[in-house]
Amino acid sequence: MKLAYLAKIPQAQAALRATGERVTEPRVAVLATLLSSDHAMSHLDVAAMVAKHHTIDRVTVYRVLDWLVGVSIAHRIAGDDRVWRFMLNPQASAQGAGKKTAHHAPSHAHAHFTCNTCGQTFCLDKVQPKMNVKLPTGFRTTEVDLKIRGLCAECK
Amino acid sequence: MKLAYLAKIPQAQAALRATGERVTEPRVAVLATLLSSDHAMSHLDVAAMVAKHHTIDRVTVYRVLDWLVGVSIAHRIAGDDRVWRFMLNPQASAQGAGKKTAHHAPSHAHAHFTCNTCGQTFCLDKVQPKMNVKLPTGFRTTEVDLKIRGLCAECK
DNA sequence: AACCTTTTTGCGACTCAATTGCATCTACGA
DNA sequence: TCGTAGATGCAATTGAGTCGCAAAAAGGTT
Ligand SMILES: [Mn+2]
Ligand SMILES: [Mn+2]
Ligand SMILES: [Zn+2]
Ligand SMILES: [Zn+2]
Repeated sequence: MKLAYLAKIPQAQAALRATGERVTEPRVAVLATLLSSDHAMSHLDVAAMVAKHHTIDRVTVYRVLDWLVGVSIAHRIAGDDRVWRFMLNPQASAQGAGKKTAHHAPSHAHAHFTCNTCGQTFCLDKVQPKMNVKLPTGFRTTEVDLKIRGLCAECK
Repeated sequence: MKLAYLAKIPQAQAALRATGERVTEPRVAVLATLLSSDHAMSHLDVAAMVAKHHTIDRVTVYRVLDWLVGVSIAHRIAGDDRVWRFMLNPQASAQGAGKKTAHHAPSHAHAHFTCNTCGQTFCLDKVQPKMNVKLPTGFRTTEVDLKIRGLCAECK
């Protein structure tokens, strides 16, 4: 919880400018929101936060979120409640974020933790799922997702 | 693909009787369907298969599927398309399947593989995600989910 | 600064998996 | 055979996410 939306706006603008793509109010607002959170946020979470300072359509929030994933600034995490949650990629603010990639960021190889009690989802950037899994013959891996459920530090 | 729905009906009935719960036509039909599949099936997959032999409401199929998860005969797998897929637990036919558990079957500790091309989801019962993951202080694990995406043997 | 072209946004309608409420039916123990 | 807890059918509803299109920027150019 590093609640500091307003303070994150300049950083958001800089990161967006670095992509070479258009810097718009909805993009700044959504990115600043993600920058202010230490855990993954659903579309609804983001929209609610953004609504405190702007009037932005929910469809636009959906599209901005998808766009942020496309330009490798954020990644999306599937929840057990059929809701996507979004979080910044590890070094999103520092690096210039490469061009659009098909899916996840290439550097996105960390685990996710969801607390059974508070429902919050975190990225465990330290936990590299170095799976030396033996797949059946003929199977080829392109991506690995590790999801851990349990109790977070707050809720234990 | 071991397509043999009718042949699985006695086995389904036996497994259901073993739970001590009520043995109904929808339950037999849905379980026989799952028994006849080597890969995870969506609600729609199951309903379509069942419809060839019975007239069962789609809501009932939803409820039976949930019930099968509850009594630890099957487990559900979240897809990237926001659709649940269901598959029998490893030894569902042999064991007497314990009482209702809160979530996944306790013995459910295997990985899932989804093919990017054909979309089929398989359970990799051989792949035990023996994660020696280091969680942040205070975090406690209750469940680990490993999802692998790639190309299956058929599609490669 | 006015202009042009390309994106992006707002809004309404829509999709579709899954859920809910409720009346009716049924599996199965007594 | 009966009684009843539990299961089913049906219609309505929820809710995340998507689509089409016209109006509104963003940002480069003159
Ligand atoms: Mn992550
Ligand atoms: Mn499985
Ligand atoms: Zn928690
Ligand atoms: Zn395949």
